[in-house]
Amino acid sequence: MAAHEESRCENCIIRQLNSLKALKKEELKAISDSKETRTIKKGEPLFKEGEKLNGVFCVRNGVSKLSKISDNGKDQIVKIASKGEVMGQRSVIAEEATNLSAVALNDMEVCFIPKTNITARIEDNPAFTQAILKYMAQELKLADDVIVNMAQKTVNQRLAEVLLYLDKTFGQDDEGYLALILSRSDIADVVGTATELCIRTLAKFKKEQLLETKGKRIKLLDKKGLTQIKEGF
Amino acid sequence: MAAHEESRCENCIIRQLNSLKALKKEELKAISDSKETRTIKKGEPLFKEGEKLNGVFCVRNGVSKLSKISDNGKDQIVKIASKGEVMGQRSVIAEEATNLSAVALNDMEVCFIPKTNITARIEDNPAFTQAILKYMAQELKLADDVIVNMAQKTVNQRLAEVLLYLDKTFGQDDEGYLALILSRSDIADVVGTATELCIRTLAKFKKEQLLETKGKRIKLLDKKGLTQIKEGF
DNA sequence: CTTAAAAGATGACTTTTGTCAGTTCTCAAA
DNA sequence: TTTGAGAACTGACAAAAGTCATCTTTTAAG
Repeated sequence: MAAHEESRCENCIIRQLNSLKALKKEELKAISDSKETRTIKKGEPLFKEGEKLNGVFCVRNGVSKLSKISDNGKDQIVKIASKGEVMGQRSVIAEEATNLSAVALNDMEVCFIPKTNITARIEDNPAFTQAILKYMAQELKLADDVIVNMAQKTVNQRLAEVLLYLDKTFGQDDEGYLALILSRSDIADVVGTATELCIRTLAKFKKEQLLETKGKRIKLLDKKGLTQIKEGF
Repeated sequence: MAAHEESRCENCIIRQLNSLKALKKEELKAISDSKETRTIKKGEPLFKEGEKLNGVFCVRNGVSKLSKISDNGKDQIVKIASKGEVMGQRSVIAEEATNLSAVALNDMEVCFIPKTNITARIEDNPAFTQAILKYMAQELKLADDVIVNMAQKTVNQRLAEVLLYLDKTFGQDDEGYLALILSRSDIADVVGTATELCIRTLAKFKKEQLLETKGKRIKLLDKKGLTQIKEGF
């Protein structure tokens, strides 16, 4: 049965996309046998800030936001994870409680892989460890970019950047609207600003013919213009 | 001779402080034989954004800032590296050009270790690889905190945090002033704000008896008060 | 010791961002 | 179809941050 085939890690498409591809057949089989598939409904949490994770989550379907509450009580979305991405590996590797909360942005299907299956492979499969290491080095580099953006760019610039990112990463639906629909409040939490300012800035972009909205859906009309704004013109 | 002894990696104190401690005697010997000691004067660069690094830098003495220029042309200091820290490993591991510039904040002594000596150890010493991996997972977590701070906290809060960080990390001189002396402009670049606002905020803190200044030197008087500001009161 | 250059400091002003209070829109459950 | 809760939106105002011009102090080179 196709469904049965797909439910085994050896055949999961996710394997193509990340460090898991450095694993051998037997290793994948062990993971497959111990893993647990879960469905999470839109709005439900996968885990919360401060929890000790005893495994990682591999996204099969759907999208999740990873966020953190600042001392000021505001939520900041640090990452949006979708198909093929692994959540919680940092926490498992560093052997510390997670610093992020994960909440489903739409209905999700994830595989939960117990941490022993990860740590054991890190112990005995150098290729796997190296793949993760390389991945993390790149993530760290990206994190620097985000820090600089947050510190130095205006809300205008950051919003333009987020819109272009959503377009590039999740694409458009058949009518040309951004395929990943976020609430204004979530967009504001990615940009790092107040919901009202986010809405106002979207309205301004609309007036400037850079985009079009229909309810909460957004269609980018002038990506070149948005890119210029992002870069500070 | 003591100097000769210390110049060998096997005996270098730095080894105690980071992933290098996972290396075996022979491996350290190989590094020791290939490494090159350099002195860099205050204000001079170690490397520049976009350069391809063919090795890592290990700080023996002095302090360096790691910064990145944003699209807007402003410099953002992302990290301050001092004794025992290794610079450039991300770039070497990810096999990409570095995204940061490193400039000495005072006279420095660093060891340059050619990248083959790092990559070879990553290939054949799992304990070393795992140590770096764990270190990076922690760095990544810290990076999230910085992102949230930059996005959600005010300049007041961030400046208070930076001052406390400098105090905690570099300590004080015999008169009680922060031992690491940064220009107002560098402080502003760490905080992520304009130099003028940084100076003004320092003046405000001074008026509130939170600190004292003498030229560019700063003495923290009320760390509790600064901690409260940092947390948003 | 002098002195030019750099860094620090301050005032006046503009722009950006945040906040609060309210109105309108949307969509799904009754 | 109604309706009500939550999200989107708007206006008015306040606070935070950035900018420009100018002046003063510090520092280091000669």
